[in-house]
Amino acid sequence: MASHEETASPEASFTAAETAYRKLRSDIVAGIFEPGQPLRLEFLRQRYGLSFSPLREALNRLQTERLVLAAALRGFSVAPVSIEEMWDVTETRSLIECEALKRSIDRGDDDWEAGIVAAFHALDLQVRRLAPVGRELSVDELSALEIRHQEFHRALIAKCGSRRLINLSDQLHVETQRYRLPALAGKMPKGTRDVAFEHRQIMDAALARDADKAQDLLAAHYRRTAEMIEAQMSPRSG
Amino acid sequence: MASHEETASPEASFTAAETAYRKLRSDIVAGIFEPGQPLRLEFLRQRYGLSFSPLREALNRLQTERLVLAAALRGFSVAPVSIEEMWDVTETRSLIECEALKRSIDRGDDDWEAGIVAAFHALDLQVRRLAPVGRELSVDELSALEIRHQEFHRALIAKCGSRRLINLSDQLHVETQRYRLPALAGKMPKGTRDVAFEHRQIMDAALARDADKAQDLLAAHYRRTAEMIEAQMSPRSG
DNA sequence: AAACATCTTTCTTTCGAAAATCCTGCATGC
DNA sequence: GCATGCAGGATTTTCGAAAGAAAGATGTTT
Repeated sequence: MASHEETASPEASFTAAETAYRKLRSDIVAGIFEPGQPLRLEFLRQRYGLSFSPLREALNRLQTERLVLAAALRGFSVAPVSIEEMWDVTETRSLIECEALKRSIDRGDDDWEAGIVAAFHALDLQVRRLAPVGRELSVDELSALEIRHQEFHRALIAKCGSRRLINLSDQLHVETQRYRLPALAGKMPKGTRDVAFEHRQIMDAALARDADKAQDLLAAHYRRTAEMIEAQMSPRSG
Repeated sequence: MASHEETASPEASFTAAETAYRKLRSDIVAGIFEPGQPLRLEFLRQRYGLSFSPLREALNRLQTERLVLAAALRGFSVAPVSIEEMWDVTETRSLIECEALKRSIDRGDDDWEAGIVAAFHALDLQVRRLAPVGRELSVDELSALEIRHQEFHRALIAKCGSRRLINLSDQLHVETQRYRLPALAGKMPKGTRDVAFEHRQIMDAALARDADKAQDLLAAHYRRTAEMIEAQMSPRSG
């Protein structure tokens, strides 16, 4: 490569296209780019210090993941958000993960159980460390929390035996983050909901091999989150 | 564009990237490229008369659609096929489309019913025109038949109200075609299965608003296809 | 002969410029 | 006044070449 202005960031061993993909996805999910905003290539080139080709490759991938829209000779734009889409994401995610959870409960072995317990514990510690403080969470703290959160949900469905279900779950998770993160950045209505308790209930039902109960609890978990987000979205922008 | 060697094909109004995407996808699904085969860019450039950029964009899209594999600095290859993957596709498709069918049955209006009847009729005509002949179907005939077939299945779930479910259904359909088309090219065990009757049963249950029955029939429909493919795959290459 | 380093070749990836297209504002004609 | 057509600029898309990395070949040492 011609230029090598290493800004000392610990991500050297990626291709430019992969870097573009990650940064773009991260910036879209974090809401740094507004929904609907056009993603001009010159702008992105300057922002990320990359050339057109890797940017376009990343945008094409993100297009099929529903994070960006592509119009034939009119370039790309951030996929819009709406309450309808938010419900579609969460309901689809519920469908996928409930099925995956059921299958995991059927097939899960000792490692699966251990993975769930470990992930729950790690998430629980993180919550206790950050939540009771009551202050606004920094971006890094929120990010660390969200990683633990996802790892717990991933542990639940780890033994479903279907690459596609796990993959879809991951993709739908990314999409939900577009709605969750802005909602969490705003003031969370404290006390109205004990997320940690919901997690524990789901874990208990899974370990007790009660598939029906676990699925119901998981679906309710996602539904409550969606309702919270809807409440925050409704008064404000459509 | 510099070169303009229009080969008189009726597809002028696409970008090169879109053309690359369609042709690549079509060639992979039709089995013209072997599963696992490396997709060298120079080879593709010559084959399609396109440059690297649009090809890479297409390959990146196909990567997220599970039709091609991408290795970091080692290029692309056709995604491999296996009996396990085949079952994963059909089971995931069953999950998605059964849910979409149920919702369509709940919400479907007159247009929805009319669409199903029309699509069934068109498919039925096509089958009657081609099937009783008993001879090998040409590529074009098979392709026309498959389009009708998909349109029928799409009509069933048209009113599910979820963009994501319809989209997933389409993508999973493309994946299943990778297994169905080679199986259909080989000698189909005639008489062991009346696909047209299965379709009629599904349609009847849907129009009768019997969601449970329709879902069971649809799932069985896909399961039988998978079993037929498995029987054809097993004796031969893994 | 095996292990290792180095060179060569092959292929991917990235770049920057050229070409094609779209959009905007303005003038022209009805 | 309103539609229509036409420059000019902005933006996307495509191209071909250059740079970079992996795989393979060659030769050297133990």
